Amino acid sequence: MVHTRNPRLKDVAQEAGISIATASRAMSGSPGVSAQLAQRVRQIAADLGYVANVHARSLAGSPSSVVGLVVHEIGDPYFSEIASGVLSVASTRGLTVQICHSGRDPEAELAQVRTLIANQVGAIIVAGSGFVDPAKEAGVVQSLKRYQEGGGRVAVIGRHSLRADTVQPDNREGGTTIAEHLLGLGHRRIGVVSGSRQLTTVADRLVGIDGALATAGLSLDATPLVEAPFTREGGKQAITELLTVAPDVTAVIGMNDDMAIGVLSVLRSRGVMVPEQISVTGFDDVAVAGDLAPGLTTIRLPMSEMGRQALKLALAPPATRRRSRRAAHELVVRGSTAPPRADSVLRPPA
Amino acid sequence: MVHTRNPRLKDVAQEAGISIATASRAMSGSPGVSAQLAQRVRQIAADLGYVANVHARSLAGSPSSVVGLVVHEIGDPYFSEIASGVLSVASTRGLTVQICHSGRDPEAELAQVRTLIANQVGAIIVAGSGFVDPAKEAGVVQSLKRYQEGGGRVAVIGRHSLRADTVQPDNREGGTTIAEHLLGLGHRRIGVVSGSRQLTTVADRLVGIDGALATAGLSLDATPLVEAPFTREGGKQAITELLTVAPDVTAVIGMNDDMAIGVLSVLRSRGVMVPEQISVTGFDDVAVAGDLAPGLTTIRLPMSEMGRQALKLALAPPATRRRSRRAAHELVVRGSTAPPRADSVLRPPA
DNA sequence: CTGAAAGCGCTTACAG
DNA sequence: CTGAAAGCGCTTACAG
Repeated sequence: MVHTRNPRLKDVAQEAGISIATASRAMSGSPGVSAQLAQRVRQIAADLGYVANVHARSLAGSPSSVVGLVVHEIGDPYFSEIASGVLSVASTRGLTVQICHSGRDPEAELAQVRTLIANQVGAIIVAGSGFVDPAKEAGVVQSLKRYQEGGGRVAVIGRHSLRADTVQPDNREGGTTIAEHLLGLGHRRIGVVSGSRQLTTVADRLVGIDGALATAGLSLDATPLVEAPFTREGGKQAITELLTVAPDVTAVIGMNDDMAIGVLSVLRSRGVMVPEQISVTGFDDVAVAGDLAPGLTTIRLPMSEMGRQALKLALAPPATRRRSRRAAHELVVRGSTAPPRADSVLRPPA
Repeated sequence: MVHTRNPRLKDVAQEAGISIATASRAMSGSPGVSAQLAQRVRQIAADLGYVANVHARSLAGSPSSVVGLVVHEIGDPYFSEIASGVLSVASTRGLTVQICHSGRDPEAELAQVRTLIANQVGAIIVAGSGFVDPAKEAGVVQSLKRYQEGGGRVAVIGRHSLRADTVQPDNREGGTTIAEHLLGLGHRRIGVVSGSRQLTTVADRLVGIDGALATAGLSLDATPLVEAPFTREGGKQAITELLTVAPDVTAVIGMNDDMAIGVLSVLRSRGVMVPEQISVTGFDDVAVAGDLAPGLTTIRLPMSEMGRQALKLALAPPATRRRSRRAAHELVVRGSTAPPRADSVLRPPA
């Protein structure tokens, strides 16, 4: 069998009758090579199908062309949309993306970040909620700090305690908006189907909700809230429990669309009419939210754009101070919310 | 600022009072080092936070620890679920995954595969439909062939013309099953909302549908079919056109869930009752299919498992002949299908 | 069982 | 503008 090895820089140089040093400069566009020669070398390389070995390259000190992306779970639409944004700008810049799962587990997250660093990626993007308890993030904070001191670039999406350029989704403001929407509709007895309050995303959204509630003379403390995994399945569990604990709610806030979809599913199977008997809201506006029946009223976050922004920040020359891009939210009203029924409103709490 | 460089193998060796050759052997578990020494060296490495530089490693000839995954679009649930499966087995094996988009474009796909090869990944997984026209795949076929001759491992999901280990979803059989389901319900006037027939996935599913139709004395040729992009948006376009062309259909087969979701969305906004007036089916069973209202009757394909299988094939020692794993389908009946209304059945074709 | 040395394929001061 | 040479951090025959 003819073994066709990939061509090396040496082959290109030989073909062009020059040294590999010159060939290298010609390929990378470094100064010190006549434009004409450079052009000819590139042509030869192309003809030979030459592609530089990234490992040799980065060993020799070239900036890495791969960026690492840490997500909780790529199967979750929130993250796959972020990933899609990251991939799209990566490909326009000739970059390659390494994706890994943290599974919302601080230890796993740390392990993944370390692997990325060991792989000498040029930039790291960490997406997804952080943890309220700073101790859980100490490891990553530390690793990322070292990495940055060594010239690595970092951008995070929706994290507070990681010192890096940040894309900050409007979690708090969105929480306020969604609660105000329900309050404006006349709801007073609102239930919350929540992910773990240990997650900063959840905590932030709750703060926003609390603010709106307070303005209306209510409070989050007095609001029935059930915690469960921050997933569709968690939404099902939580609503099931909420219905027992607080059967009189006229509206349910899901802390993300996934949970809200779980809520809708349980409500439907129990024959509870949405929004006639209970209004339901989500958060994120994943692609499918508008195609549910009823459509899900939710807070839109520009996930794909957030991914794009994050990579752009990571790729921009490092600034002396941390940059922050706010990802604005938008209330999307669909069929899942309506004013409470008159009898609901008047019915005294159980 | 104290510059804390990552430790090198040299540092570990020094700390242990041995040569780097021995340290290297100890770390990799190569024979020729006493178990005791190896143990001690690993401990020291761990204490120092040493992680081998993958670039140096692979330059020196070590097998690569990164695998490349090519998908059409990571934001599409079909692919994000496959990716999730790939990532999960990768992480248990200490592997890292590079994901890239082909965008259902042969040229882009080729460029991505080339980049992966240039990055010296140890294995490449290509997911997503191929093209009926072999000319469009010639480039990838060629690149992958060379790559494999050089020791690279390849596994594909749902591709025919790529010579490699394959995970083959039941596209044809699933097509037959879904058509039989509708036929069994009594439907005779069935419409198809289809992605491009240039895509092998679409072509395969249609062959299966055709078979079932033929058995029932019908034929695909006589069946109203509209082609559009293989996406939710495409589904909306196609059903809109289908309704004009063939307003008398009692059932619509969406060639994947995404298209079917688009179909349901348009039907709902037009006030067409599903399944009372028109039954609708999908294909894939993405996570959300069960949570729609009505739930989508569809063919379940084990996407995440397919991703897992593909990576396992790629990681297994190469066989002399291509291996193939069939990914079995399963009919999932939900609320979106029902027998046609009596008047529909009796109504003569327009 | 262990070490000295070559080599993987690049890039980049350092000299012309 | 161009080349010879060192060096990036490993692994692996090759000798002990």
